[in-house]
Order: sequence, then C-alpha cells, then structure tokens
Amino acid sequence: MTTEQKQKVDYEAELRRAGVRITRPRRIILEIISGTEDHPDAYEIFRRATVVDASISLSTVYRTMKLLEEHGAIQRHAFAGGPSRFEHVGEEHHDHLIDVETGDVIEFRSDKIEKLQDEIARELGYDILHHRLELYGRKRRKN
Amino acid sequence: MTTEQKQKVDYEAELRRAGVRITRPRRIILEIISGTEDHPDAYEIFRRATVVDASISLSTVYRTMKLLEEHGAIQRHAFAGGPSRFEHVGEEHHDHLIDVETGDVIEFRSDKIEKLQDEIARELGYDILHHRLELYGRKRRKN
DNA sequence: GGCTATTTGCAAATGATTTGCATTTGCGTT
DNA sequence: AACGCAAATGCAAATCATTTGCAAATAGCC
Ligand SMILES: [Mn+2]
Ligand SMILES: [Mn+2]
Ligand SMILES: [Zn+2]
Ligand SMILES: [Zn+2]
Repeated sequence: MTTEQKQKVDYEAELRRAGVRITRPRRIILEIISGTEDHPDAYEIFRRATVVDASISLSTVYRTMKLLEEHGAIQRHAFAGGPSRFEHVGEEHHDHLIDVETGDVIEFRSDKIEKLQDEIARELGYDILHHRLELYGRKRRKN
Repeated sequence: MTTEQKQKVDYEAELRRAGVRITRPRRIILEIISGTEDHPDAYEIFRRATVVDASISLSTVYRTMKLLEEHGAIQRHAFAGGPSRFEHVGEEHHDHLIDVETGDVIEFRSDKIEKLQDEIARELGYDILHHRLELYGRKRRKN
C-alpha cells in the first residue's frame, strides 16, 4: 500500500468518524487532493474529477472544498490575482513562494520567521490565529 | 500649510507630470486617500467622496484606484475574506496585522523578517518582486 | 431492500470589480 | 475667453469566482 493510498483512507475514516457521509463525488475529490502535491484551484479539481466521473458538478467541488476546509482536511490559499487554490493539510506548516511567470508554487518554512511573527504579535498585544506569508518572484537569471 | 495639504499637492503635481488629467473626482479621491491613515475599501472611499460631491460614481472610484496603483501612488491590499483595501504609499514599507474581530489594521515592520525573506528567495533561486505578510489575530485577553 | 435526511446537479443569485457607450470635461490651442 | 477633441465620467450591463434554492438522487441505518 502506497503512502498516498494510506493517506486517502485516513481522510475517509476521519471524516466518517466526524459524521460526514462519504459520497461518490466526495471520494473522488478526496482522492484528487490527497494524491497531489500541487495547489489546484476549484476548476482544476473539477476538471480532474470529471475524468473519473463526468457527472460531477463544479458546485459540488466548491461545496466539498468548504466542507473539507471546515474539517481541517485542506487549506485554502487566496494567492494574489487568482481564484482560491487548495492543498491537503500535511504534517507541518509552510509558506509559499509564487513564481509570477508560471504560477508555480514553491513551499518553504522558516522557523525564524515564524518565531519573529509571534514576537511581533505579542508586542502588539495580539494572539495570532493564522497568518499569510507569500513571496512573489521570478526565477533569477544568471548573468 | 499642513503636512496633509503638502502631500496632496505633491500627488497632484506628480500625476500631472506623468500626463494624468486632474479631474474633479480624481482630486477628491486623492484628497481622501492622502488624508487618511486607515485602509478603506473602494466602497468606503466612494462613501467619503460622495460627501464632497454626490455625483461621483463607484466606477470612477475603482478606475481611479487602478490608475493610482499603476502610478505607484497607492497600494492595494487583498486581506482575507473582504474587498480590496487601499492606502497611500508612504516612505517605508510595512506589513499588517489584522484584528479579525474589528477589522482594524495595525502596521508593523520587521527588518529581520524582510532580510530573511530575501535569503529564502535567493536560496530558492528567485528574486522577490513583492510579498505579502499578514498576521490575523485577536486582542490578547489578560487573565 | 426500504426509509429519510443529506447531498447533488442545475440554474439562477450574489458580491466585487470591470467595461461599453453616450455624454461631459480638462486643458492645450487659438 | 471661447474652441476642439481626446480622455474621463456616470450609468447600466457584463464578468468572474463563488454560493444558493430546489427538485431529484443517494448514503447509511433499520
Ligand atoms: Mn503548500
Ligand atoms: Mn498599511
Ligand atoms: Zn508561516
Ligand atoms: Zn514586508
């Protein structure tokens, strides 16, 4: 059994445990987002789901994304100038660098930055609920 | 002459130099965004403009915001879960902490974080064009 | 296998922002 | 100070991503 398959099964079990019905569209969508490392938007997920079952609707994709988000299974990112993009929630938090030319998303993590954010919020008298750190850049051309 | 007035005049002169026509709506909108320290959205700017001249339209506010953004006079922020909010571009860059309960925006600046971002991008082979750092939090309750 | 609350597909609604078009206006030129 | 015309405006309609109402389909318990 591959890692992806195990992960998918866990998702289903976890959702079932939370009283969520596992329907055919939901299973397909779950498989798509748990089996990819990229950050597809709703329409792209719809397109991929459609390959497996042509009757799935875009509404259901949107509804399922909201459901999964509420259950903490996925995360929604509203990168600049585009529709929301989604990714399954993995073990550890990370932030993103977006290639403005290709739309590619590169993940990174900086414990130093995370810690500095906490310090800043604390000094301002706030508790951070969540944050957004996105770097928008272009591949350095070696000259 | 107050600081705000001087700033407004500079805006007008600068735009004129760039070949931008200074119309009545533009002058009013310019005065509004150069004279406030908050981060109003298009509709709020429209509402404030309307007090000065009831004939200004929301379309013109949107068109003017885009124009000013292109000329580097203002910055657009797409904070989570709301319409774009704007602010005049001041001397130095800063990031934002958004109070999720009130919508208040608190500005901060961390040279350390800025520097770390550059290092991260460089290691990944990218040049940063711009970035987004937003902390979403709630006032710490002392107990 | 049948029962019922939940979910789905579809079409229409929504909210923010943009755009087409006829009319008005800024501003360099008489 | 009036003139001419490209650029800007107001209004309504269009657009884009996302949500929602509703009748038909279905998951999961008995
Ligand atoms: Mn990611
Ligand atoms: Mn600011
Ligand atoms: Zn982070
Ligand atoms: Zn910054």
